Amino acid sequence: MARPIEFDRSKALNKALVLFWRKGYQASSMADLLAAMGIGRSSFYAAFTDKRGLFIECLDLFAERTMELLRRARTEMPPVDALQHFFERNFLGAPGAGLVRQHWGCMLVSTVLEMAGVDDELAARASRHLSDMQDFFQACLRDAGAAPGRAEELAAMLMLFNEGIRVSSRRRLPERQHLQPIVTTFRLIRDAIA
Amino acid sequence: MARPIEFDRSKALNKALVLFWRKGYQASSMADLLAAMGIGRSSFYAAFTDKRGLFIECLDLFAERTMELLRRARTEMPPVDALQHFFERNFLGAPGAGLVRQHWGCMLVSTVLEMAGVDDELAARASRHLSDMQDFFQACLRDAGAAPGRAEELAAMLMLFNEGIRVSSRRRLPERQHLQPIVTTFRLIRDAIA
DNA sequence: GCTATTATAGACCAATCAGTCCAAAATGAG
DNA sequence: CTCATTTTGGACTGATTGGTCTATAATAGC
Repeated sequence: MARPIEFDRSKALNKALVLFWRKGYQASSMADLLAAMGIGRSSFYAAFTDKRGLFIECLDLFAERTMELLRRARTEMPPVDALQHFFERNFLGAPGAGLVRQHWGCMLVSTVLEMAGVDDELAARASRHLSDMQDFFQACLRDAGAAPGRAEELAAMLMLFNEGIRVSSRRRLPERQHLQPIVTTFRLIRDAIA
Repeated sequence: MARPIEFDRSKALNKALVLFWRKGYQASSMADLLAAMGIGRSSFYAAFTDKRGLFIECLDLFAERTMELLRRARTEMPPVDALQHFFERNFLGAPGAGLVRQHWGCMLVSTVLEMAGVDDELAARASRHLSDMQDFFQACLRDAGAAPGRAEELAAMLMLFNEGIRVSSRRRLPERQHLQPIVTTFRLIRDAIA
């Protein structure tokens, strides 16, 4: 056989994920991606289908890791605490599931926003992942004792909130401006359930 | 003098605003813009500096109209009603200030999201407009009797919602999924103030 | 109707985009 | 060391980007 030491595909995928997460699909040029992944053009097209295919892989990977983060939090603390923990971590840059969350918000959200009307298939895929997350929110709220209807509307509100975070995290605001609305919102939610 | 009948600049500006609003800055190519505005390239560069300059004009115009919408609602109804009215209108497509709001969310929000890290000057400009809006939210909440600290944190929460709406409005969800979280949120806000 | 003036349409340009291809480099087998 | 095999860098392509420029068309003054 020839060169057995090819580049680490999953590591390169991770690098690409981070770039897409930070800059979005359109603003991440192939040149940027290759530089970030540390590989050449030929290697790229040997390992992945194309830019769009790579993006889909990253999108699904991000969704899977996010759900894993939620599931884990759910097993470690009471349901509403788990949700609040999840949201706060989105800002604090704590590591989770091998993924360091920084001030970039949710990649699914940014994809919906960027690709709707440009590549509707990608937007729909991200939107589906978001719906999965919302279902999880709803289940947590029901576990916390909310009535079914109440859990549904609070989950919808939380998703709107999640969507806002992506935007907010891109504004250069003092840390307090980011965290405070989360605390406020969860205080209101707890009051609404109790 | 020569041809006195040049094209209607402000009408063309409006057309451009709508396109930028719907598709964002990067996805609106010059060809798209010219077609939407109904003018040729030369006319464009005679009337505007360039694509970026046009975008800045549209951005500021959008912010001004949005603030006008808020101010008018504030004079016509109680402060919290005015805020809720503003948010609900963002989805229902009612006309306001010569501007028909459709399911596109807030252009300031999408600009922050799209341009942060790509053109930080544009992102910062949009972010400043958003801060103005947030100040207005806060003033309304204080008028409604909220304590200063409470008004501040609820305004921050509302802004996060405003940011989320842009995303939500781009997902193909049933109308109810859009409106319900707004109603829910305002019920919580009214409870928190009372 | 003629001319000076000005807005316009569209050819054109350099830069950049994602994606292809080939020659060269690197390796394991013998 | 040599050769077959495969990855690799980077030149190249065609399409598209925003922006410029020129030749034409349209008008007002006379």
